Amino acid sequence: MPVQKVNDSSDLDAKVPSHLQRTSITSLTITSEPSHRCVKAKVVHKGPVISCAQKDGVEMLRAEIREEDPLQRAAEHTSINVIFFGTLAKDFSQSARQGDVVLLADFAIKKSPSFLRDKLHPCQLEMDGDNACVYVWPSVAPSYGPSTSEAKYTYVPLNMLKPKTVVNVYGVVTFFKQPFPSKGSDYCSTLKITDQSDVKVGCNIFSKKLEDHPVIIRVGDIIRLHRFKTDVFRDSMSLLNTYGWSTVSFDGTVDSPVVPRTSSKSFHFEESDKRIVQELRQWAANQSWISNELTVSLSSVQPGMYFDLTCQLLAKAVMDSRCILLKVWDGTKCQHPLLNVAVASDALEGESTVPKDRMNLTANILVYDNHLEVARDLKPGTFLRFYNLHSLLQRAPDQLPDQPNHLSFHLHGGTSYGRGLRSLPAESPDLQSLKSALEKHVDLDEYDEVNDGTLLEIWYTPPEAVVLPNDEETDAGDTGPSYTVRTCEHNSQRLTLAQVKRSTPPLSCHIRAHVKKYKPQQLYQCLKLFCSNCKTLTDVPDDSAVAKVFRESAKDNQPCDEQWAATSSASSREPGRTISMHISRDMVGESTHMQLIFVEGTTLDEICVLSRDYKNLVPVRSVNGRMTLMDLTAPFLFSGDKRYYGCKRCSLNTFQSPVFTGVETWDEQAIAEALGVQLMQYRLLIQFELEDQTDTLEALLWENAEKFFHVSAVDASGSQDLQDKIQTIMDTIQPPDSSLEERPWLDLCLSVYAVKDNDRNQVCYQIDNTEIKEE
DNA sequence: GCTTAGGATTTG
Repeated sequence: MPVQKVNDSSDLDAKVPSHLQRTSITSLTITSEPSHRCVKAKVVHKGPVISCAQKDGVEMLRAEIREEDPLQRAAEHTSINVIFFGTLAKDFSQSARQGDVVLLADFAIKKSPSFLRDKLHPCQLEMDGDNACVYVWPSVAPSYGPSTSEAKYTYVPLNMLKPKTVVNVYGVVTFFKQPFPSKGSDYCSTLKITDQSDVKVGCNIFSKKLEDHPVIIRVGDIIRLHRFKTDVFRDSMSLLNTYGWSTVSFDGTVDSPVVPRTSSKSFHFEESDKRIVQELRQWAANQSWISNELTVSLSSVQPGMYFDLTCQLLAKAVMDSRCILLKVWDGTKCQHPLLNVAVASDALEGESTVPKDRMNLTANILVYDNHLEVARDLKPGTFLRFYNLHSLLQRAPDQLPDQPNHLSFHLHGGTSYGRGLRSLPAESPDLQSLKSALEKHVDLDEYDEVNDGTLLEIWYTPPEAVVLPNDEETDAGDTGPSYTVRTCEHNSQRLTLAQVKRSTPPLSCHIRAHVKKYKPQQLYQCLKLFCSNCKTLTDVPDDSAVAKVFRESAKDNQPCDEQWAATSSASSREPGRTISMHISRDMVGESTHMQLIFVEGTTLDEICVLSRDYKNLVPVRSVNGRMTLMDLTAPFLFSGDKRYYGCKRCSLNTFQSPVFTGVETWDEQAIAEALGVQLMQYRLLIQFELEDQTDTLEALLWENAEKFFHVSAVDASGSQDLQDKIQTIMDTIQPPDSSLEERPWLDLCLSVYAVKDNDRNQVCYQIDNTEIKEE
């Protein structure tokens, strides 16, 4: 453990092994015997860890330490450079910082190569190997995190730069070139930066490694340069990276998050950096050279322009040794017809662009010469920015003389005007608007691309080899008649299920799929009760539950006696149970008087028998002599074949004084209102597991279910025939025990929508605007 | 311990 921390100064002295002799820095000479000596001093400068090319990439760190013994204040050479090597350099970098007191032991004493320049000390100390050790007494309480463990950097305003000094600066980028190969051994980045002093300073960065170059995306980005050397070139100051250099860049948008862009894994960044970035952003926003920046999209590009384009790579093809074709889009439609550069499909890497070509969305960009190196490595799907892209009108090969010329794009060779291209980092702010523009076209689907791909292949096949596809040879896999027909009027593109799953709701689309499974398997369970008021959805109670309510209600009943009702009673076969029928006195004498009868004391079976002869029967029970509705688990109304239920949650208890006047025809709705019952609707609900070649997906048949089956849910509730009809349809579209091939295709219109479920957005699918074909 | 570039439209 070569670097150790101690708690105080005396601790530091106690750590000195007894064989070591404390030596003052001023007294060190090149001939001093280094062994058994140690020095104690304060760190006044700590450099970064750098990798030394001359020493096989070994890591090095330079620090300057100063002896602060008051007695020696007037003495010369109280400071000395210390070079740490290898792991010691890294350890020291992490453990010590400016202001700490350190004790160094077992160093080597070497001639200082910088003495003439820095006048510090004729010697320097070199800390290397296993013996050398360092004790550190932190100057203040230890702190945590990288932001405070290093010396604070000072930044020089750009108008204060002095020639031949090494500085740290901040600036707003006013011009830049993406890194390009220099004539020497490195890549070169060229930038011009400015700051609140309004002085513009040119800057060149040389590095063999592309990833070490700063990520500059647009004019207005902010860059921080550490350890850059100043010099005068053509009467103005310029900056060049020097040993231990680093750069960090930031987006320049006011109020956007301050996110450092760097390839470095560890770098110094603190609150003050954030403030500097925000101040520069604010200042730059009011400068004309930045506020005049305009964004050009494919929809706004004009012929002859040089402009920057943010886009996504769709496909690429090598044209020749000096030219690559990049097919891109930005989701906007060009006002001018876009030139399509025809490439054989086997030479094209990436998706077919045919559907997008057709909508004039694909820009064909020819990339030349020095830009090939970047273009070659790009993968389709990558988000890109082109700089100084040239748009020009060109005559298409097959173009008739009176047709308009087509717009083509060239990224010419060279780097003038910052010409170049780069892939965009994921957090780039341009990306959000680009992605949302692209998402507007999710309906340009693979289905079309499959077919268009087939067309393309045919296009490139010599005429004699063209074979018209017949049924056997067509293996798109989704042909054949559909058992359903879409009734929607919109003209959405057809998507595969995989595409549907990738899409962003809300969306309406068309699909072609089989039904792999469905729920409920017991189809009568697909009949549901739905309260349109509180949206409660429940199963229709089964007969045993309803019969139980009737039995309980009829137990020990005494016929109720209501002023508003005329009653007739009869004994049942069971002792102690009286069956009573009541009608409203209001209705006596009206034509409607037999339309609504209240029945008390029956079993479920008995009221079913009675309902053959009477139109509307409301089962009631007696509670302390007063007529009361039954528990709403049971139907509140028997009407012919149908039973109607009330919502337990929403029904009001207004039965005490029912009003039966002014109604011409008693239907379930009128009766529910008179009784203060919230009528529940019958609905059909089935969950399909849909399947195509790409994926499976669970979709509900709900709002559209009655239209789908051509069956009314309420009618089905009272009709075995209609229930059988639903069963037959289901057996057709999903024959029991069928294989995939035996299941027919369904053309479906599908709604994709988001539902909040426990505060999480869940995507749901519902079959819409689709009906079964009836022969 | 210091070459490269140091902005300034291809001509396909």
